[in-house]
Order: sequence, then structure tokens, then C-alpha cells
Amino acid sequence: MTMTTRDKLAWAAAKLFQEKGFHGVGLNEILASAGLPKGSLYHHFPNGKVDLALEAAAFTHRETTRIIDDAFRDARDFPDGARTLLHKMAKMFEIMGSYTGCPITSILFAGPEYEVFCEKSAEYFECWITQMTAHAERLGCDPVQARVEGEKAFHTLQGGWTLARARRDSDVMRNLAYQTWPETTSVAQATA
Amino acid sequence: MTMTTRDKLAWAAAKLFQEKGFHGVGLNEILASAGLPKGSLYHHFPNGKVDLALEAAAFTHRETTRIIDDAFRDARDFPDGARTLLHKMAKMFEIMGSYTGCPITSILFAGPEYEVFCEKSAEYFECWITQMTAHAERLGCDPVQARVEGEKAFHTLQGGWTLARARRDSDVMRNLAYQTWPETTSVAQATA
DNA sequence: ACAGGTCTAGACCAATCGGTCTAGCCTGCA
DNA sequence: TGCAGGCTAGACCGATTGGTCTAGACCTGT
Repeated sequence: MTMTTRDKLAWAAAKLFQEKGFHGVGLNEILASAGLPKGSLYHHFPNGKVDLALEAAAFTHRETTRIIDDAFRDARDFPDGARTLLHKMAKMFEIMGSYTGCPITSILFAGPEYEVFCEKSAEYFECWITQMTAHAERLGCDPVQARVEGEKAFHTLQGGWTLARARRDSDVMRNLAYQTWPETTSVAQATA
Repeated sequence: MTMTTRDKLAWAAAKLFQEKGFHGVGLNEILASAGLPKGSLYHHFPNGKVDLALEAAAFTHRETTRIIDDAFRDARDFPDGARTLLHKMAKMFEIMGSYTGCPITSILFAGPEYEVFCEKSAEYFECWITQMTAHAERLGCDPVQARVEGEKAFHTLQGGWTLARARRDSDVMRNLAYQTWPETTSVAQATA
């Protein structure tokens, strides 16, 4: 565990922002959680809280893209990969704590004054959808249907995470996986 | 327009909380928006900001249940009602302004310190799902499938709203309606 | 041994936060 | 006409906010 000071700050910020949102966490709380003084923060993130939030969001975005690829890499078909993805997310939800929100929305939905946040969130979401669309195509969907499947997976993930958070129960996401993409013996269910 | 002072406060608070979240809005900003002094707030809401947020959430919850019933009342079948609902939500999203988040999550996801918020959000979500499930049953779904349809509608709504907010484009929700519940000439697509 | 840059440490600042409190307006009743 | 209570109005409070600034620890190349 040889995390750099910069990563320690981004990690602590990500964890706290996901629980309470951008405005809900003070710099002092982040600093205390990371065990670092204020001077370090403004050395690594000259623009302060905004820079820190952007780095925290980028951090969790990279992790999410990794999880998506992991879930679909060895999938039989798109529904199989989507089910795996929701299970992985349920696990992540448990590890992070049941008050945790979607990394991106929790950090980057801070209001109209923060336009750069809004742009970034749209960029990250598009990135996830594109990524899942590519997996759908690779796994046999025709291009038009693949995009629809990619978007459906995104919405299911967002909606499931939100409900899981309110109920504080990761099983919401697991059940949702089988409801949305029922297991069948057929191989062609992705485009059915 | 003979809104009571209490309703003026709840309405102004709801609008601002939806944009910036519970922690993102100060009391002074709400008061300025409502055109009222601080004394009025603490007269009508003795517990201050928390009471105000709960009332704002209850306010938008009541409105949402009304919209749901409106959408399904004259529907041919569940998919028809769900499509109508997403169109109504898209309209509402435009009226409120494209930075607006889901009323409940924006107001009530304020972190672990506010347990009462978390409980309320779970209650409201469950209420919506139950309500949509009832409509699904009424419109011909068998009970088990009806619950699945109700949950699916909820997740689609949440996910769609989130993406619409990031993109600042209400059409996301409209397109999603037809992707998730394609129009067919068949009457039995609800359980297909 | 010393110089120079990188980074840590935390005191300090004005502004804003949620919340309290008192003064007085305004209305209904006697 | 006077009084009582619901409500408005806003000054004021300590605590906390994001952000700035200086002092010095530490490391590296010469």
C-alpha cells in the first residue's frame, strides 16, 4: 500500500463525496480522513475542492470501466455479462457501504454553477454506454440493437443502485439482474 | 395563486434542493427565493432545514403519485401507460429546468447522518412501485409479472432521468420509453 | 556541506452556514 | 377601543466553510 499523497486525497474524497455529495463534505473532513494537512491539498490540487472532485470522479470512472470490461470479457452473451456486471456492482456497493451513491452522480451533480461537472458526468456516462455497446456487438447483437442494450444496461444499473441505496440492500441489484435478463437455455436471447 | 407561506417555503426549497442537493442550498437562498424572512421559516418548521426538506420531499412525492395515476388511468395496457408516464416526466423535467434531479434522491440523499431521510426515500420509492404494480395488475398482468413490471418502470425512470440530467436533454426519456416498451399491434405485450 | 526545489504542516482569513431571539405588525374577538 | 396570539421581520450568534500564506522539513544533485 504505497499510495501517493495525491491518490490518498482523491480516494478519501471519492469515498466521502459518494456518501454525502459534493456540498455535503468539508475540506477539513476529507483532510482528516486522509490524514493530511491543508497545505498538501492545495499543492496537489491548486484549484482546491473542484479539482479534487474532478480527480475523485476520474478515479472512480477508471475503476468502473475496469469492472465493466471484467464482467463482459468472458461472458457467453450480453445478458450473461450484464448479470455478472450487476453482481459485481452489488459487491462493490457492499464494500463501499450501503449509504454510497453512484460515484459520478454523487460527486458531479452539484448544481448549475458547476458546469464542468455536468459536462464530465455526461462524458463518463457516454463512455460507459459506448463500452457496453461494444461488448454487445462483440457478443452477437446487431449494431442498432447493441446500442439499445447498452443503454438499457446503464439505466438498469443507475436505477438499481438508487433503489439499493434507499433500501440499503445490495440484493436489489442482484434480483434486478435476473428480472431484466432472465436466464434461458437459448443462446440468442440478446436480440430476442 | 393563493399559496400559503408554508407552501411557498416548501416549493422554493424543493426547487432549489432538486438542483443542488440538501447540502448545496443555504437557508438564506431559500428564503430569498421565497421572498420571506427567517422568522417565518422557523415558525412553520420548528426543526429548521430538516423539517423543510421533509416537507419539500412530501410535496414532490404527492405530485409524482398524481402524475403516475394520470399516466396509467386511460392506458390500453401497461406499456402504453409506462410510455405516457415517461413522456409526462420528460415534460416535467423541461419545466423544472434541465439541471433538476429526481425530487426524492436530490433532497433525501444527504448522507448517513440523516437516517430519517433514508427511511423516507425508501418509503416513497416503495409507494411508487406498489402504485405502478397495481396499475399493471389492473391492466392484465398476472401478479408476479406485475411487480416485475412495476420495478422495471421505476428503474427506467430513475436511470432515464439521471442520463437526461447529465445530457440536459429531455428526449433521453422519450426515446427510452419506446426502446423499453416498443409499440406493437399486439395487446398481450405486457407479459411477453 | 550546501543550495534549491518539492512537499508538508497548520495558523489564519473573510464569508457563509444553520439556528436563536426579540420587536412589532396585523387580525379577530370582546 | 383594547388586547391577545399568530405570524413576519431581521439583527445577531457561534461554528464551520473554502481558501491563502508562511515556515520549515525533506530530498537530491553538486
